[in-house]
Amino acid sequence: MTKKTPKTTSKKSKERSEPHARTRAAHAQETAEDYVEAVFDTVQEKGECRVLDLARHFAVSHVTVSRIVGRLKQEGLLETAPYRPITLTAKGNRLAKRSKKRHQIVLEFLLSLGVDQKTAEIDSEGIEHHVSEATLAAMKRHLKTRH
Amino acid sequence: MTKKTPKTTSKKSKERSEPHARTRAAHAQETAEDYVEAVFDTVQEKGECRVLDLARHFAVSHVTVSRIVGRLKQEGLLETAPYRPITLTAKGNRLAKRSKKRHQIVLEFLLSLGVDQKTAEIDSEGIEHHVSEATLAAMKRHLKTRH
DNA sequence: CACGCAATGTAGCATATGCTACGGATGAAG
DNA sequence: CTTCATCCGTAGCATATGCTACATTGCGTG
Repeated sequence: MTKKTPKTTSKKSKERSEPHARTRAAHAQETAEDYVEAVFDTVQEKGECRVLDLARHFAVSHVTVSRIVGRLKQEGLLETAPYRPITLTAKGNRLAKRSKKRHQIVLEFLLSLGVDQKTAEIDSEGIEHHVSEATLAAMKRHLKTRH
Repeated sequence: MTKKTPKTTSKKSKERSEPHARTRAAHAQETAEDYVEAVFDTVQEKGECRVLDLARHFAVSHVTVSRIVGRLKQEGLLETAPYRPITLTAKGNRLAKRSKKRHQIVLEFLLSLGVDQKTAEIDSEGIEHHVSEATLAAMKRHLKTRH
């Protein structure tokens, strides 16, 4: 899942372009985090999580969800069987908790900046996947000193 | 370029899932912003911007750059001819300046939080595309009051 | 217990982004 | 003006994410 084999240009140019490279490489991981978070929340709220629950949550078709769920199952994050609910593996659960925590910190941080609730919720969704540990720590510090 | 024709599920479910829907819908725009910014900077630094400059900058192959440049040209953001340098249209220039300004604010904001330079540069790349006007304004406020 | 609707899966297509391999264009150097 | 390294375009493939249309499963109901 990591890479293939070759690589001609990029290794040498890492210095200059590491930020962008990282940004792009993270997309699959972002999807994984969004999905395990959603499964976690849905199970908490409704007792079980179905393909259609996720389809509604992400506003995509059930087909898209199905395929992604299949991939995440192969990655060991989810468990499911045909026509059965979706559950998190231990690994998926760990990722979900980590993601939710990070999400929560970003959300609270935006709120502490004075951003309105709705905007903060929207922006935190987009931002959470791009916040490094160092920046997250800085946000935590800010939350502590301002409270 | 906006959409095709159909749309069954998403319109109705916007209420619940607007944050996610927005996040996903923005990817093409993010690429556009990254590219016009890079063209702008490269022209400033080197006098002209070539496909290979962008390929090195983003650490992707020249093929990927070529295709994206073609798309952005069709969108009226860039101008170029085969084997010729890439330039920004007026529209592209406006977008570049807006993006750079936003980028700059996010970067300065992260630095003001105490995030180190290198991390701030990396994170601001990822974050800038997910920051709403409201949040950007909050960051500006923060920068003013803390300085 | 058969039936039908809702949920899910499958087939097949589109777009966006990656790549390698190969071939054509440009321009500098001889 | 030829030559050649470098740049760039095209062909063709892969993956990730979207979709519609159609097939199938499961389960509640009559």
